[in-house]
Amino acid sequence: MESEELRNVGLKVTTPRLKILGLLEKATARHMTAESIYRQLTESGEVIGLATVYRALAQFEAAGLITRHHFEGGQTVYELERGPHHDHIVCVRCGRVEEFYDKVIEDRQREIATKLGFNLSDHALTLYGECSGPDCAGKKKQG
Amino acid sequence: MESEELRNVGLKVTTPRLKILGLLEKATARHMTAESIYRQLTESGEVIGLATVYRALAQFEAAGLITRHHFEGGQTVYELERGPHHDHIVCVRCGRVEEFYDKVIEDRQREIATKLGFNLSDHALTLYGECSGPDCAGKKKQG
DNA sequence: CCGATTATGATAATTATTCTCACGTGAAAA
DNA sequence: TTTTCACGTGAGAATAATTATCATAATCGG
Repeated sequence: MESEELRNVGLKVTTPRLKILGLLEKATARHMTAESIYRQLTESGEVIGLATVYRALAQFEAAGLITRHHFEGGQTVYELERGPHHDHIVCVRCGRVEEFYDKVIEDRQREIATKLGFNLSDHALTLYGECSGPDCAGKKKQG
Repeated sequence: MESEELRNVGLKVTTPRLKILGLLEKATARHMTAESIYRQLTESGEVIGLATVYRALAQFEAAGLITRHHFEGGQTVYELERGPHHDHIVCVRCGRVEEFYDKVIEDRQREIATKLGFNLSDHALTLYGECSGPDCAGKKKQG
């Protein structure tokens, strides 16, 4: 359960935290902004402060429960850290986000870092392009 | 000359634009923020508005003269688009930025995009780690 | 050199995020 | 259970980065 997750990382189990984690858990929204989380909760009747959302997200990230991404031309988005690591490809036209994992690239990154004298701790790889999804062609960035 | 560059991309040749381009041209500052450009120009006696710096940078980027990067935990930085494409590795301790190019990764990205049905137009790859530079060990993020 | 167009500097406005603070709540201990 | 109190919370102020506004000024084709 979500309460477990919170306890495991040393965070008190509170209503706002559970609500936010619960929202991120719904597969319907793999990548959400602080704003959209706040909006969805508020619209479904919850009373929560935007600051609380930001606070919780920062804590979740520090605890490794979620990951933060900053895609071009958009706000910062958060996603649950579930399953294996992956990178993203974003459609510059409709905003759709797909995930992928490529071992060749991952290995290569480590080699490069080593060669340059860095101890690799993280990386951010995002591809941008136009997708061929059925809803894409005319669609705008999202609202 | 810099005036040429501006004319070539259809921008009027103005003093602020020349100054900014000139600053970026100096190899001493491969990656600069809008703020640092503004500060350096102001400190060397120029009279320029911060808004003008942002405007010029946006235009230069649109024209392909410069590239914009948004590294974790820092402001947006700009660099001259000179020479071949490259990606970055950033030291999370001292903020030093190194550049690298890896054909294997580049090729792989294109293949991945194609496989996922995207027409790749751009990508952002940044590695993060701790460097072993002589000035690093104790140094802080930069001031 | 002139005038229409575009750029500029100063500053107000916006946007995203963080801080402040009085009050509320979770959970360890009694 | 109740108590206790460190920690969490909501509301709104504060900050930081960036963008818009607007009156003035500079560019450049004719």
